[in-house]
Parts: sequence; C-alpha cells; structure tokens
Amino acid sequence: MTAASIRARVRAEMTDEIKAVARRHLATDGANLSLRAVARDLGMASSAVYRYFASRDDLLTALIIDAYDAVGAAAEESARTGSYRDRFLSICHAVRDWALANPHEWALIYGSPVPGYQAPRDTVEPATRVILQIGAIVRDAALAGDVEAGEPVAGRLGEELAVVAEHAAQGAPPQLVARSMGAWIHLCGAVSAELFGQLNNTIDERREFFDLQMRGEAATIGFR
Amino acid sequence: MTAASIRARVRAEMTDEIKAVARRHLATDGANLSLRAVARDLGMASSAVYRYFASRDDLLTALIIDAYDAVGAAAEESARTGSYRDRFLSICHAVRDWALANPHEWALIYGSPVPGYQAPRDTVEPATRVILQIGAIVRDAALAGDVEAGEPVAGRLGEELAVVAEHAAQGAPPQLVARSMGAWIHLCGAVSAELFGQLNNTIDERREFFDLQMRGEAATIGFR
DNA sequence: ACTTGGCAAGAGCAGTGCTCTCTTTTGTGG
DNA sequence: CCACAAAAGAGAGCACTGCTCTTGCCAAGT
Repeated sequence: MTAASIRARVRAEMTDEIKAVARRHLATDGANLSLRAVARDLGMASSAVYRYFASRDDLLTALIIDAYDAVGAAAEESARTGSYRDRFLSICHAVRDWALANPHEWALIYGSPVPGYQAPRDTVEPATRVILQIGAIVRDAALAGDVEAGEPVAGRLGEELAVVAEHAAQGAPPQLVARSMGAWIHLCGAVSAELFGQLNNTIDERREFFDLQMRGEAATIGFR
Repeated sequence: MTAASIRARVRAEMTDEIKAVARRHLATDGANLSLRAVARDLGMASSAVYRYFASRDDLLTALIIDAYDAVGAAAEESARTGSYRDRFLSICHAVRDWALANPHEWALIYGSPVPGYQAPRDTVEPATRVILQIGAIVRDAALAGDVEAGEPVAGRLGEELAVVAEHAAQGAPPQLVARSMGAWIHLCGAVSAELFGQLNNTIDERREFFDLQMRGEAATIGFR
C-alpha cells in the first residue's frame, strides 16, 4: 500500500473519530458545539483539531452532511413494497423514526440555521435525498394512474413547478410536485413540532397523531 | 407620583431599551446573542445589564415572549370578516407576513430550541395564541355547519383530542381539533421552510406556493 | 441631615474560536 | 539504512464570551 493511502486512511479514521465525538457532544450540548471540549475528549490539543477541520463551522458542515445522508438512507431503507400510498407513509415514518433516534442531528439540519452559517454547496445535494424519493413515488404513482392529478397550477408558480418536475420527478404533473413538496414540508413541520416540544402537555399519542397528519397529506396528494 | 413608581417606570424603560437593542442584534447576529455587545451598544458595562436580566437566557426568554405576543397580535389583527375559510387563510398569511418581517424572531420561537434552554412557564400561554384563534374559527365553523366533521378519531388519540377540544375549542368535534392542529403545524413548517432556505433555488413564487399549501389544509380541514 | 437601597462600573474567572510558532513523528526516495 | 520533507501535534497567546463579586455612587424616603 502506498504511503499516501496509509496517511490518507489514518487521516480519515481520525476525522471520523472527531466527528463521532462531536456527535456525542451534540447530543448533550446541542448546536453550540465546543471544539475545545471535543479535543479534550480526544486527549489532544484543540489546535490539533484544526489539522482536520478548518473551523468549527466546517466540522458542523461535515456533521450536517452526514445527517442528511443518514436520514436519506433511513428513508431509502424503508419499505419499497405495497401500494404507492403505503410507500409514502412508510417513508414518512422512517424519517420520523430517524429523527426521534437522532433529535439533535435533526435540529442541526431542519432547525433554525446557525447564525452566520452559510450552507456550502456540498450540503444541497444530500439535502434532497428524501424529497426526491417522495417525488419518485408520486411520479410512479402518476404514471401508473394510482394518483389523481387534480387541478393544474396556473401562473408563474405553475411554470416553476414544471421546471422542478422536469429536474426532479420527470413525468410527474407539476401540480403533483407541488402537493408532494407540501407533504414533505408538513412532514418536516410535524417532526420538528414534536421534537421541539410544541406538543408537550397536549398530545402524548405522537405516533398516531403524526400518522393521522401524514394520511391527510396522502389524501391531499390524491393517492387512490 | 410616588418614588417607587418613578423607579419602576425608569426601570421598565431601561428594560425595554435593552430588549430593543437586543432585538436589533438578533437581526444581525442571530440567536447567539452577545450580552456584552448589547451592553456596549447601550454605553453601559455588561455587568449593569444583569440588574435587569438575571442571565442571557432570561433576556432571550423575554424576547421569546414578546415574539409570541407579536405574532399572536398579528394574527388577531388579520381579517375577521368573510367566510370561515377566508378567515383561516387570512390568519395563515398574517403569520407568514409577520415571520417574513421578523425572521430572526421567528427562528427564536419556532426554530430549534437553544440547547440547555428550558422554556419557562411564562412562554406557554403566549405561545398558544395563534393556534387558539385557528381553533376558534374552526369551532365556530363547526357550530355554523360550515365545515365537515369527518370521521371521528378512534383510540387514545381520540380521547386526548377530546380533552384538548374541551380546553381549547369548546364545542368542536375532536377530529376537527386534530385537523386544525395539523394545519397549524403545516403552517409553521411552511414558514420555516421558506425562512430557513429550504426553498432556495427551487421555488421563487413563495407567496403563491404558501397559499396553495394553506388552501390544501383548508380543504383537509373541510371548510365548505 | 442621614441612611438605605437600587444602580453602575470594573476587575476577574473560566470558558470559547482561532492563529502562530515550535517540536515531534513518520512515510519515503535516494 | 538514513536523511529529509511533509504532516501532525503541542502550547502559548489574542480577543471574545457569560457571569460574579466588590466597590463606589447617587437619589429617594425618614
């Protein structure tokens, strides 16, 4: 094995270790992650961490990308069988389950953006994994005639949606893209509401309530 | 006027001034508000601010309460005329408009909670103003027969919803309470998605898209 | 006139992100 | 095998943060 690859592998392992410890800190301290504390946990000087991440924001960005990938993978692993409606609901619950298991990482990607933090280009592609899956399901359902297309969307919004449809769900009617995005937004809102405490002292049957909302979205989308 | 009330008035003015400057800082620096920077802007020592707010969290709490009150007031000032459906949509747009005008305050109350920050009791009552209004509209619509009740919700969730209905929207069928809460959650999700950049490079016709989503929720609720 | 209570200021502590310099390690080409 | 260059780590230091404690001051009330 060449030297470069040995170095690279050790470096990658160290990078992963830093991220792992940072994730652990995230779970207790939340988004205001202390690079020095992470370094202490690793038994190294804080300045050494800067060999691996140019800044605290860079470390956060790495965690954000990982989180997007993780929730995207969780959604992809959810059931691919059953009716299109069932697949949609399956994805919804997979996302919620992942969020409940990793609440701080959810907050990192779907909570308020860190001030001054500008999402780098690297984050936009992993961020789209879930919505693309929902889009694909709805598109397939549309092609199979298993979803009602409904009224087209007029005006400039309609044109925009047509562009989005072409890029992200080729073959799907624009109005279906809009309803899919609406469902995705509602999904994010429902998970955030649950995680951020807006249901406290009001709803305890969270899974059922979430399920009810997503069934509502399935109906709005128009699954048959 | 007695001395005590003079003192109290001056103190209240100072408190308001601190909050005003803090709000200004919030708009530029985001949620990681620097008490020292606020104090500098006010030309006073940072320790002096502690005469008015016991901690940075206390100052944030005060801003949070004000924000809840402001968005609640904005919703209450929105149109009280027209059909129940129109009133619902009017509230939705009022909330969105307020959020667009005060994005950082929106992030403060509906973004990820500040780590280690536990919402005090004082915040729960102002936090309910908007959803209570939506609940009242839907309840009135139900009593007027202007909304379809739809299928009742079974199981423990149904019981919980009945309790919520009794407390917050007396006379409304529990399933309508559920759908109202779902609409409110979707509303929050839609505003957050727009403010937190999830629509960037995808949808520019934000108002139209939001309107489309809220009309969908109006249909889900069952307004006639 | 005098006391007292609220207010402000300043120093100080422990922590932070980040940079700079210096030293040690380490993989490798001669 | 060994000298060398590149990579990695360590430590001090800067400017900043939240918060506390002590000191001084000034005005209001007896």
